[in-house]
Amino acid sequence: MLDIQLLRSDAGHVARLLATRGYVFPEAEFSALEVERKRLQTSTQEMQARRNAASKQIGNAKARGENVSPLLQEVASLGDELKEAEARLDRVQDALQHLLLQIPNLPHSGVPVGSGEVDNREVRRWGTPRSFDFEVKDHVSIGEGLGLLDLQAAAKLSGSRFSLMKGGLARLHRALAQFMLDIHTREHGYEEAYVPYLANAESLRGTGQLPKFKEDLFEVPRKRNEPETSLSGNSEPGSDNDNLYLIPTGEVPLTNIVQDEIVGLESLPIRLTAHTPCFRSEAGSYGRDTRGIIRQHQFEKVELVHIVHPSNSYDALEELTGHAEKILQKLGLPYRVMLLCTTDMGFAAAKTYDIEVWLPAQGAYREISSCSNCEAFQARRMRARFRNEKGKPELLHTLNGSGLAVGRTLVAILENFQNADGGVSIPEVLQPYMGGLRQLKA
RNA sequence: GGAGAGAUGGCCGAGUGGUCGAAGGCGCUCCCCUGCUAAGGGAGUAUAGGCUCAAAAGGCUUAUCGAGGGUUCGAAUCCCUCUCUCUCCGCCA
Repeated sequence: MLDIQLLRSDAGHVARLLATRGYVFPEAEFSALEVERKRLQTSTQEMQARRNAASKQIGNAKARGENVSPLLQEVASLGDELKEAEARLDRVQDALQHLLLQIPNLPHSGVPVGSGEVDNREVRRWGTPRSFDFEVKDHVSIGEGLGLLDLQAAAKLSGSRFSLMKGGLARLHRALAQFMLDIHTREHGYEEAYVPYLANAESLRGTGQLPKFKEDLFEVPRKRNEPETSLSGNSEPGSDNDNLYLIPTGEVPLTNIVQDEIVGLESLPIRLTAHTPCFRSEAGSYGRDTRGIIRQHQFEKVELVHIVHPSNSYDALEELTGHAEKILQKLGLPYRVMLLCTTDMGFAAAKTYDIEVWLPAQGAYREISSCSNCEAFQARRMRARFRNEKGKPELLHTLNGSGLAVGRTLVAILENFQNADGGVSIPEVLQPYMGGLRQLKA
């Protein structure tokens, strides 16, 4: 969420910045609502002040044993009028809030202005893609060839975009998550967390998935033992249901830990990591990556979250990105780091680095991690603050990144370390997690 | 699933219709005293808004005592609904 003060004082500037992201800020609607809000708020509060003063008088008069009926008459008419004014103000505030929740974050000044993927800027590259003296297979052929990947069975169980792995492949998948967690906790100073995989609407709103990207989430209805009172008045437009949502990323629970908190300066920075499943309905990407396990409804990720003092957040972004890169380096997987342009960034991000791993079968670098500084955008939504040097509450900055997406890392290993005989070599750092196994063989 | 108790400021905790944004304590900040330390004395210390002001300071004002609704001129306090926490029983990985 953007600072409403900024919108009030400099809507034009904000609109121009948002335009670079391809977002059209409804300036006219906003200012109309603001005018209305100001009018209603002033008059409503004036009425409230009058009522409060009168009530105080009545109290005093009663204490002195005086007759209060003339005073009562004075305020008698105020009630209904006030109630209606309050209701109208509420509606306008809700509309403003709704509008505000739809607006993406402002891009940081260092972010290249662009109109799509082609305008992302390569920042650096690590490793050299291996040259093969045999025809490379993609991860599906490799996995199925080994008899360890069964997408048909997954489709039977659940549908498309699910996967079933067995034997050494399933173990390699598990090994990867363990390896990543160990590196981040032992070498990068993260605290490991175990978190809920279902989150409420408030949390999803905090990190920015709701209300705008509801269709990308799996919503889990709560069983209610209420009879057929579906017309109960609590379904007003502004209010949220109490359904739960399968988390689309570990960012949601990890970041929302500071929701509605004022943390002490001494506890910063907070660095958390967790291995979680992620669930995405992938609405709107029906044609993309239909083959294989690149894009799934369910996948595993090791998430990195930093919660920091605003003055450090861009240093933290560099560090966090470096932590994710370290995993690829240790695994020996070639990658490049891309600075995303304005239109390619996620809703909540002010600046994002994507890490893309080399996939030989595609002959391309593919996203395996996305590291973002959200500045105060999420913190404002979830009222996450710290007590600053002067003892005043101030919004935190939040960052998140994948360190890494486990399924895609598995794909990269299969493809980059495949052998002519159809087997796959296991990276040295993972061998201890595989009981010393050095290869997956048919 | 059954029975009961509770939710108040950074923390603990008092408060059953008016002068309560809220006693008291802890913590924290500033000041004083004490030739060190310890102790002591005083003052201050919630959050989010609105209006005013060129801005800062200040002033005026609104809301907030788990959440939402209701009663009332007036609600932390009374009523209703919900959420969460704790205790006991049952069930369960």
